[in-house]
This record gives sequence, structure tokens and C-alpha cells, in this order.
Amino acid sequence: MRSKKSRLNDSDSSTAPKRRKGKTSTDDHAGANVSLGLMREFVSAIFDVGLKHASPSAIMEFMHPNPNITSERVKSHLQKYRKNRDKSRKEFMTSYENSLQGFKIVQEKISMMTRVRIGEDSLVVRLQLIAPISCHRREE
DNA sequence: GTCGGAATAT
DNA sequence: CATATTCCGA
Repeated sequence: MRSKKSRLNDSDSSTAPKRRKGKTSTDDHAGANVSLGLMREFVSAIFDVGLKHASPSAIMEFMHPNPNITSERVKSHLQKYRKNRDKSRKEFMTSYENSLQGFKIVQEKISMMTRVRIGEDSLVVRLQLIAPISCHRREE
């Protein structure tokens, strides 16, 4: 019946209720890297189960049973994995779109130059005024 | 009660 | 920045 723990911790964080995870030792030491093999396994498992259906439990199915690995840890790694993935995709998309736009601009200039060479001056000027962006046909 | 995921904390 | 913990909805 104690406090409901509002979203933001209502100050008073002194009596650390944090429960430290019992270090079951087994293999991991070196606080720096929390097991490399496990990370490898994790990613590999994601490929196995498929990106679409990747869920903590599903991923764990494809990993060697390890008492240290809990669904919560997998879940956390999944979150990180997805975040990185989204970031990569976004970056790729923007760079790709930028490339496309640059290409379009070049195309426009080229077609304009072509028209200048072909047409009479007055006609070209009017064309440019009316239709700055021309649609070109490529069939046959 | 569990599970998955986002939000938040360390 | 990586990992852990918490909150919340199916």
C-alpha cells in the first residue's frame, strides 16, 4: 500500500531499492565488455528468427542456453539494436534522396542546355518561362 | 501474471 | 554511449 511510484521518481532515492544482480559468475568478468560471444550470438539469433519476428523469447530460442541471459537483458539489447537500425536506415535514406536530387538538377541543366542548342532564341526563352521543368519522354 | 516495447535511469 | 530498470498496454 505504499506509494504508487509516479513516473518520475519522487525524489527520495536514498534507500536504494536497486537490487544488484547476483553475479552468477560462470564466465563473464571484465566489466568492460559484457561478453562478446553473447553479443555475436544475439545478432546471429536475430538473423535466424528474422527481423520481423524478433522478440526476446524468440531470440533466446536461438541462443545457447545460458543462465546469465535473461529476457530482460535480451530485451534491452533488442532495443539498442532496433535504434541503431532505424538510425542507419534514416541516414541512408537521406543521403540517397540527396543523391537523387542532385542528379535531377544535373539532368535539368543538361536538358536546358540541349534546348538552347536546338531551338531558336525566342522560343527557348518562352519555353523556359512557361515550363522551367520539362518532362522528357524516353520511350522507343 | 506474463510478455514485449518504449521510456527512463544509471 | 551501453546497459539496466521501470512503466504500461496487450
